[in-house]
Amino acid sequence: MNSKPTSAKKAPSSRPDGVVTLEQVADMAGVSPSTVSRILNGTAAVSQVKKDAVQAAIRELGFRPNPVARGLAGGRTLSVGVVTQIISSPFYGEALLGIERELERAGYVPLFVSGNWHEDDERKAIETLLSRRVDGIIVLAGRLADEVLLSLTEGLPTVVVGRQLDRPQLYSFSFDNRLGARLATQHLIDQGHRRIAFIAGDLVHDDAVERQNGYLDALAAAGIPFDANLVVQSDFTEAGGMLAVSRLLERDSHFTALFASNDQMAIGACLGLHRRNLRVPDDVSLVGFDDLIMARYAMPPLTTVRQSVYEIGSEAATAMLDLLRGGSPRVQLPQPELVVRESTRRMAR
Amino acid sequence: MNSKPTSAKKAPSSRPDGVVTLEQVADMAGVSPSTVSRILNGTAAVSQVKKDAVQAAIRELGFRPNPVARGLAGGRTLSVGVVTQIISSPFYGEALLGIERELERAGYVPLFVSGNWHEDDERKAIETLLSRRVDGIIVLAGRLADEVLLSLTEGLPTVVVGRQLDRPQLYSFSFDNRLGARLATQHLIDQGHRRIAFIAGDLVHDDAVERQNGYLDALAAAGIPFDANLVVQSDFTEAGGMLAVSRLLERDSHFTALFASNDQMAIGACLGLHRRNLRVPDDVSLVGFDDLIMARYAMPPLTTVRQSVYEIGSEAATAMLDLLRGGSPRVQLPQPELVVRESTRRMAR
DNA sequence: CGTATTCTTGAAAGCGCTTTCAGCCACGTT
DNA sequence: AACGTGGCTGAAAGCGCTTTCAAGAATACG
Repeated sequence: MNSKPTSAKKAPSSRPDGVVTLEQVADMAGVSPSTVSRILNGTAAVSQVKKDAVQAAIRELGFRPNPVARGLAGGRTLSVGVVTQIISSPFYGEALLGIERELERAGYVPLFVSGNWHEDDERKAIETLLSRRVDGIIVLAGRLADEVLLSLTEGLPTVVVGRQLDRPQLYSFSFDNRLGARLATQHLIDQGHRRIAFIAGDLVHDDAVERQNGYLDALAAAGIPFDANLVVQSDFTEAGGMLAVSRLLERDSHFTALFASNDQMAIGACLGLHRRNLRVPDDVSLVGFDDLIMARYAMPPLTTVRQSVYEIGSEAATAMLDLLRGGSPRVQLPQPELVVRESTRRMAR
Repeated sequence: MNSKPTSAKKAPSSRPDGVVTLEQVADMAGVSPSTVSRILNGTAAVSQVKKDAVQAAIRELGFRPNPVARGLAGGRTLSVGVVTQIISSPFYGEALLGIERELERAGYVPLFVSGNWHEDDERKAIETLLSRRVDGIIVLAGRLADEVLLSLTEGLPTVVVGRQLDRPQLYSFSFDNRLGARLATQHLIDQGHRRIAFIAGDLVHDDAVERQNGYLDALAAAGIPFDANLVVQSDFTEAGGMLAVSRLLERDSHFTALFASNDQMAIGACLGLHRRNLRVPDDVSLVGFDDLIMARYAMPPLTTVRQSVYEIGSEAATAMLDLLRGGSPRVQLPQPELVVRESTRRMAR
């Protein structure tokens, strides 16, 4: 009624497929596409009158900006890549949830890709993300060499969880695995155990190494000599934990307690012990690490070290958002905490 | 050496950011961008000579097509949206893995979004996917009303798992939950149990309803009268399973066996029973459903109904790819199968 | 009241790729 | 020898949005 159309050269009115474009909004509001874009992105001052008109048009038309076009034009895709090892693992699942929730609040979408614990897959995964022009990448552990990881993600905002790296636009943080493992082992020692077996994770991971260090720390602090016979390496899975127990038992190493580097291996170990007629905690005290939901519902409920995986995920996402905004992230992860349940007990004697 | 550049009007040579574009490839190969595109997509016949030249240029330059631009221009984004309930659940994790693996082989990337068991979130999730212009959507169960789901995904290739819907460009399939549940219950009956409690899942889901039907079927077939006191409804989580047991026990319903609609609830139930000093399987035989990894490592290892969640995921992805290619999918899911482990035993008497 | 600034705003040029639309050429036909 | 064919190929027009660039409007200053 008020804006007389000077030239009706093209009225994109409604497209056959019913998709509403920014141009239509501009038309309806009687402004130029540039103005609509500016309002959408807040990239420049726009008079209140037009702002209102545009907002109204947007609402009326049910307009939703096309992220694909946005990505092409602006170079931003509002998506961030997340490299996990196995998306199906209960551990990663929790973290992904934290990431998803946090990113969503800022309008970003996560792109999950699996590295499958395999260096090649992991590289490919990152390349996929790059070609998809993600705005940033979050890497959860992984076994890619530091240099490779750094060069691959060069120039891209990157958050790395589980190892310490340094580079502009890169933020890394880790949970205090060493302290956590120390706590776990300490608990066993406090219960009177001296022969404490340890199932290490895949030592390619800093996490695994640090947990082993924590185990060693506690032993040393208590003056218990290290016995290589009590340590086996495994792969962080239930099956691996079960296997590890077999190997331990074959060695005849007479342990009264067992600390597994993560809950999944602890659960597997528990079954392994059961198979050999060893009861938890009567014959062997067992401690895990992570405090996944499964720990709470294990039989017996598993004593473990709590690390809020969900929180690790959400913190990683927060850090990424900070990076994206040009700020410098600073995450504060909760300290490790021992959760005593029923898989450990004072040593019978 | 052979192709003399007629006009050197613009040589995009190397961009500052090192990104290689299709145009550069065309330049180097001495052909037009159209030709490169055609070779990339196989959309038209191209002489072998040029094909080779282009392939060489692509390799030399390390060119990777930009999916964002592709999406804008061609309307295809090579991404398919996946609506799950909770990405962190062990159940969905498996399915997502199957989906991811399968899609990857075809160059597609999955976009996972969570519905959080919430109708609104689920709608929003789908809208997010739509605005991201995914080429198709896979919906895993969900509580969105059929009509809403249908209208939301109208015109888009859609695969729905866990309910039966009909529409062009839509394919749906379900696992035979009813038969699975019948098998589980039957097993208990075969073991001499007559008072078999049942923990139903969230009855909003067809899956949950069907499993309940299977339970009822088996009872009826064995001539065991249905006792409402033996049935409680829960939510498919461990905590829910534990709670369900409490309620069952409060009712004083004297059951000797318990069939939980999924493994997670079974695990929770197991702990609940333990808390009341009821042993599995000595006092109560327990059967789950799904055969998640956790079932194998539960204590005692859980008798359950195998449904290959991974396979459900990969089949869903395959169906989607079929749809995308314009074909009509036809998935063949394995039949449910009872996996007898150690949580059930013949009734003592 | 004229000129220098600062604000708003629209036109237009892409972002990197796909896809008509013709044009060109080598054949095969009467 | 004239005229269709069909096969390849390049030019050019977008896809929907962002972002210069510069012009016009509004405000400031002397």
